[in-house]
Amino acid sequence: MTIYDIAREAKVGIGTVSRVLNNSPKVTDETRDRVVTVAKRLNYQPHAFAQGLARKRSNTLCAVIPFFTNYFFIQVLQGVQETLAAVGYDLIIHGANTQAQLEDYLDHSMRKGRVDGTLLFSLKLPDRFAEVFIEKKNPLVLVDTFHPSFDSIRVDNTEGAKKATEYLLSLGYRTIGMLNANLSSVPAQERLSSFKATMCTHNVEVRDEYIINSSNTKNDGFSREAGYEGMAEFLRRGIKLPSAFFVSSDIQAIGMIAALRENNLQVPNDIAIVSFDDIEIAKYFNLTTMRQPMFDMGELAVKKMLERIENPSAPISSINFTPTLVVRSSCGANKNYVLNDNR
Amino acid sequence: MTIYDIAREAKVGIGTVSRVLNNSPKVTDETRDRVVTVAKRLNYQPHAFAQGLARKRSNTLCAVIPFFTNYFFIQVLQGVQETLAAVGYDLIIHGANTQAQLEDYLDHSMRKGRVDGTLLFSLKLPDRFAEVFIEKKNPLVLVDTFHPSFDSIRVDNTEGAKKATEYLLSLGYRTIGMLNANLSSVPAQERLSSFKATMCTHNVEVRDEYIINSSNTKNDGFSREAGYEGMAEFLRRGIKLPSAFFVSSDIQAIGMIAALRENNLQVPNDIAIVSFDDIEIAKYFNLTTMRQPMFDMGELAVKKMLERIENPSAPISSINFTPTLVVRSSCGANKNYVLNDNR
DNA sequence: GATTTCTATGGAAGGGCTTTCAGGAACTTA
DNA sequence: TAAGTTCCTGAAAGCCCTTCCATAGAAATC
Repeated sequence: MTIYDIAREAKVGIGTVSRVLNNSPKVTDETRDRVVTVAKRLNYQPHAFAQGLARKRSNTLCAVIPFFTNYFFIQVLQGVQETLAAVGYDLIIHGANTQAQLEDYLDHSMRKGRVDGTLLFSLKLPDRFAEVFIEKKNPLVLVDTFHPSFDSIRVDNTEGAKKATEYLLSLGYRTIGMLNANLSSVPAQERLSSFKATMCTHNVEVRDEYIINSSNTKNDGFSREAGYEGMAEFLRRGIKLPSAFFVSSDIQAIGMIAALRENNLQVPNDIAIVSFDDIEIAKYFNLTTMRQPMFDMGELAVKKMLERIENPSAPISSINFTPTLVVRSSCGANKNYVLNDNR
Repeated sequence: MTIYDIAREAKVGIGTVSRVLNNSPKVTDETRDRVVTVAKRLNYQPHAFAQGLARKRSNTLCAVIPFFTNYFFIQVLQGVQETLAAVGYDLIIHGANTQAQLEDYLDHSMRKGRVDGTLLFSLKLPDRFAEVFIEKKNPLVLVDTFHPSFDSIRVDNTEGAKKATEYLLSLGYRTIGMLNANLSSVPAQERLSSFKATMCTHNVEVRDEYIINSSNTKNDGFSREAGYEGMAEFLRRGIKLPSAFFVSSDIQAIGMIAALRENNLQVPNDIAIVSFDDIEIAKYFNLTTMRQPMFDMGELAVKKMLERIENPSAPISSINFTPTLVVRSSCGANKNYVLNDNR
């Protein structure tokens, strides 16, 4: 079932068939009708690869994400997928859990012609590939990561951490700790710095023993396990608990709550928590948290990409989303809610 | 950068280049070396579409899933993605939230040559498309759904619901309700029938007012909202609570718990719950639940698909996974028996 | 009515690969 | 030494499109 079949049946040339199928204006209505009718009757579908080969366009994007299990990415991906579906693009998803896997992917699988562009999530783009992307004019949009040569969509971690910290301060908490992810991650670094800076600005002491940087490397420490272990280990040390914690992600906060509960400590009565992300399950735990507009980020990433494909020489843009505070009851501010406990 | 460039540089023909790159045995070692060296130097990557066009093979699979946000699918997809990555296949993900969207996708996007096969999740395959798939010999593997003409991987809902119900009975519960998803969903139907049958087998009365079928259509009622609303509505009716509930999914159970808590009811003290799925967050809520091996199902789906591609005329297989009971504390069972999987 | 302009059309070229096919070189065999 | 094998190799054909180019016929111009 090819355009040749249609051409024969409709008694026209293949060029005309192609023009009709691509809505070229230079076709008589009469001819157009004949072709359309035959195409419909034969239930013709163009061969995507042949089109891709001829057009040098695939109508496909690739999303490279770390940690397929991470709710943050799932929610961003949802935005990506829905936006893409609306414009008839396909989405290829590629998992790259480590920097090495990313390089491997970029080396081997980023095959020319396969995709019109790549969305890279949260992973640092190695410099040697940056050059390749630029040289080959392969569109690249970065989400939750940065490189001066490419469009990027980011969350303002500094501002988010600042808001979170100031919220705790505004509630009167003065001994505040931070349960952080692995410091190898850039967002973890930024959130920590901003937390310290904000505390400093407000003349509140930051105590080193209240800073827990996860040593767990799974998901860069953005995991329930990391939160659980971080808090369990902290409690084992027997230090007096701070009155509140800023936690670098909801999922860690959930692990942390489990550890606290095992020690008969309640949130927010014994300790207040403000975390980061607002993943879907955050509300099940009544977490007060800094919301990242994940769906919107995915949507915007696609839009940026499509613009970039249309206009490769447009100036590079970098968009920052500022997280917004979502107040639930984990800081004790809203007494109407009872914190969801596990039982 | 094409095989022509390599051919020129290596002073061989394009056929030889192709043979080398495809590890054909009929090439001298000396020639092979020359070609490989040049290919490496030029950092050659074959053009996927040209290969696809010539080979009539895309090394790409498409997964059509409903409800991108559903944890069940996320976890199955993870199995799919990892298995696929290991064999160098790409994965295209397509969301189809409704039967109509599915038909739309099948009509338009299922373009010949684009993918080597399709994995269809949980959606009912319309008969008219079944014929098309068969006629075009387009490999199709069904996951969590069924059609006699295609390979399928399913969960034995009947057996799962039976085990769950019997577990509640074994703990001595005698007034047992069921909080079910939307009856338009086949799994919901199967789980309900089996629940009733099992109760009947054990001579325990099934009371109609204890059967809650969600009217919420989002995710076919497999959602937190559905669980919350179902229980809230039930409580509003003021009927005496049964001692236990079988719930058709973890996510509903989580919503149900929230509704109970708002009425100062505790799980398992006031009411016991056994649910279905064992999604990742089930353990955060200490849910006793029927585990579906989601990752394994994804993995197996891919394996089946690859087999089918290899051997299109192999007999059709249908594999049933039987859910296994995971005991946590939501049924109030002996605490020693509780899995300590908090970490 | 003759010439020019325009428009719709058919078909070739080209995109980059695989695979078939035919032929040349090296090697056997009689 | 001639004929038959075997093996490797180069190039053409084919995969299915899009797009360019040339042309025929219609329309417009003088």
